[in-house]
Amino acid sequence: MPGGRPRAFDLDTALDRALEVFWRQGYEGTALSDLTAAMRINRPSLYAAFGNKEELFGKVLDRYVDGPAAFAAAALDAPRARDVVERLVYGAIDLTTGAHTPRGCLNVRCAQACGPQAESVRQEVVSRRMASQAALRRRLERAQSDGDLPADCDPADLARFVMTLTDGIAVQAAGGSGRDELRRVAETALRAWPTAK
Amino acid sequence: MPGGRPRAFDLDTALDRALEVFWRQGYEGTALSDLTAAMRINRPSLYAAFGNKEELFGKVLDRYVDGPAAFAAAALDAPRARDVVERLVYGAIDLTTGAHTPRGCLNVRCAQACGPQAESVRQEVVSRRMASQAALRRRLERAQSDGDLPADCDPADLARFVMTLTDGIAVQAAGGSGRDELRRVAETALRAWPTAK
DNA sequence: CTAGTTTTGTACCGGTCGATAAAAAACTAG
DNA sequence: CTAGTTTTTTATCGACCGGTACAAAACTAG
Repeated sequence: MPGGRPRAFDLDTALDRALEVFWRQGYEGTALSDLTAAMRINRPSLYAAFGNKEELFGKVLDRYVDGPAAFAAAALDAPRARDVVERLVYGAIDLTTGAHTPRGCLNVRCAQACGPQAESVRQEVVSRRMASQAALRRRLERAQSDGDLPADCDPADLARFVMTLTDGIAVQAAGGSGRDELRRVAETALRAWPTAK
Repeated sequence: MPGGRPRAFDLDTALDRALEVFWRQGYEGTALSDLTAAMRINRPSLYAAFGNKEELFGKVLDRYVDGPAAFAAAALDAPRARDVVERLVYGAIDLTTGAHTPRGCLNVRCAQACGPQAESVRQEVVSRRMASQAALRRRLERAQSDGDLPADCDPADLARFVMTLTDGIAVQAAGGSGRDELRRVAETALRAWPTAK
């Protein structure tokens, strides 16, 4: 029945461009004019397609975890706990030091920046981060019950240790540290990973 | 010769209040109205005493390193490299999880958030962070030549490892991790610290 | 063709941003 | 007292913020 004027841009392409801007500039640091310029659409088109700035950001977060950050969920499928952690850490390094993407991590960046206006956005990012950490903890619990991890380890502590490491990697990458430098950091840090005796 | 109307507020008290706001909200997330409200002065007084928002932020950074973050410079005076690193890491935990201060680290927060407007501010924070890391590297080089650190270690890599850890701690603290949890993380991570064989 | 629907482009809204002009107020020197 | 200096107060500036009203444009259905 209805036709209407066809949309002149691709939704996912526009989302990817918005992701790039939020990734580089954070939520508060990104103005609507930055978004419309990068997405090459005008303001009413953005609002019609994505709601408002905060809703657009939520869709960008989804696209981030399904795209550039998809390695994190996939890492949990590795056979051994040590492999899971290595995939997470080295994946974080690759993500945050990519040649064609902004330095650092969208989630880490937006979990930090926060005036009173953006507090709800920050909370959303923080709870997503906590969910990721909990997923890693459950994976490590499973590893422990499989005998893949020593019994005298606390999976919650180890999960937090790994996330602390990847968070630090994201900060360092945003500050200019390069891929090789961070790989040496990871190699050092992973010496702390418990081994079966 | 000159007298003039006496200033009705204390400069350092006002700076401390500005620090508290920038610490919690970041540079971009803090509006002039937030600052004047917290500092309990009006806008022209702020400009007369501190220049503008960016100059005020620079003075706040100085006050941060001389106050809450002073442990970092002091840690370098510890006798052994291991003590230096422990003081840095546990000091970072105490700093970022203080009961009467915002969660997280002012420097880490402001090195992340950055629209185009605040890029110069971010660069300032980033270079200060790099200077801290270089100071730690030099301290570790000294330790190595003193035989306090194995010869097959790279002080630059170890300094970056420690900063990555403290950066991650700051992010975790901002995300809600508590002091005891982060101390267990630190204990785990420091198992990676090289020991003389 | 016309009627109905959706997107586009333009122009604009009130609110807030960082920053300042101007005058009143509070001090010192003489 | 008066003259000179500095800070305070009030009121405001232009620019930009996120968000929208409105009409022209581009499509489908009949």
